[in-house]
Amino acid sequence: MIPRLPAATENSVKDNNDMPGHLARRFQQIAVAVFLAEVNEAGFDLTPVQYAALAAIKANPGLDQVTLAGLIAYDRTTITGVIDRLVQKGLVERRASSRDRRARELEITDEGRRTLRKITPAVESAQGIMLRGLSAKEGEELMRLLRKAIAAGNELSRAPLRDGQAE
Amino acid sequence: MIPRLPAATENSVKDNNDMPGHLARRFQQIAVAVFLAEVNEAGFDLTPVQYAALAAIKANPGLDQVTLAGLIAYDRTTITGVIDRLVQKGLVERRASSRDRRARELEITDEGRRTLRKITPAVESAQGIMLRGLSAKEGEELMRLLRKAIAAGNELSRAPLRDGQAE
DNA sequence: GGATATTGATCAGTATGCTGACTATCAGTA
DNA sequence: TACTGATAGTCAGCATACTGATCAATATCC
Repeated sequence: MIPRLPAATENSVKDNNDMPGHLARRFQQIAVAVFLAEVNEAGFDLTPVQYAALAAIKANPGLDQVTLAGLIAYDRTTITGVIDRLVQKGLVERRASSRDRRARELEITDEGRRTLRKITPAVESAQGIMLRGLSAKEGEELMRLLRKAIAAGNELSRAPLRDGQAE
Repeated sequence: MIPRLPAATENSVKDNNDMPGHLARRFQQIAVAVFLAEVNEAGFDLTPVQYAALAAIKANPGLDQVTLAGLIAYDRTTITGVIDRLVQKGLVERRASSRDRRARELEITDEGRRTLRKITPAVESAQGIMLRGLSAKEGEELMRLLRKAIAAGNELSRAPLRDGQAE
């Protein structure tokens, strides 16, 4: 039994739908759900975060965790657990670096490479489903605006994006 | 020492910047950081999630947890902890419902009302900062596109938005 | 009315994300 | 070389989010 709800306009300064923060959370929530559904259907058990990390490791062999964190804008304390799980699944190897004994070098395994290859269609499909309410033009525009807003706010989170070049 | 990174184009099917899922995650990450920074600066200790729940409870006195979850698109298992913390902080009261002994009725306290009132400027400021890279027109367009994409994907997450009316 | 299904809330377990602290190591300098 | 500061990684602790299970209570159907 759903209780009748008053108009709820009296004191709400703004509707949730006018709050970019709320919309961001909601869109992200849907994006993750769609990603997991598509990837599961394809027979894999990989989160969006793990996928992004795996792809970045493949593209940048031997990189260390801090560099990886910067490439995909993760907090360095989050990376530890993500890599743990990728290693656990046999998709990544973590070795001590010879150059710097503090650092760990990350390497994708053959199994990881195979997984990436086979999972790609599901990932691409997921990206399409997230935007299924929009025309192609609108989807492009949404991504453009997100990129622009993100670029302006990059330094505001603890885990900003770093492009990997010398700063 | 940042290792030199290869071009990273060879095998990446898409750049992260072309993945709506990645952009969603990143924008949300910034949105949360901005919210917390603004609210902290105003002297409060409230998360975006707690704020949204508190505002919804104020606007809909006596609602139960499932209805609240639907109004702000939270999973019902997440709501339990959120309400715990709001009760802990003295901002919300949780009472057994007389109509339905399974349900808990939620009520905002005077302290909660006071907090909401005083925190509002910080929340509004945060919404502006999230969009600071965009013109007013672009900000509007971003929100429009997000709303549209979200509406189309609403049922794809475990915690869809429910408008509170009979379905 | 009684069996069945559904629902509200919670819980255990897992995975991000963050803050702040800590260790080990490295880099630069006096 | 000893001191200082910065850096790579980890950890403890907290707050979302979710899956799947359970319990109690309510609804529904025969």
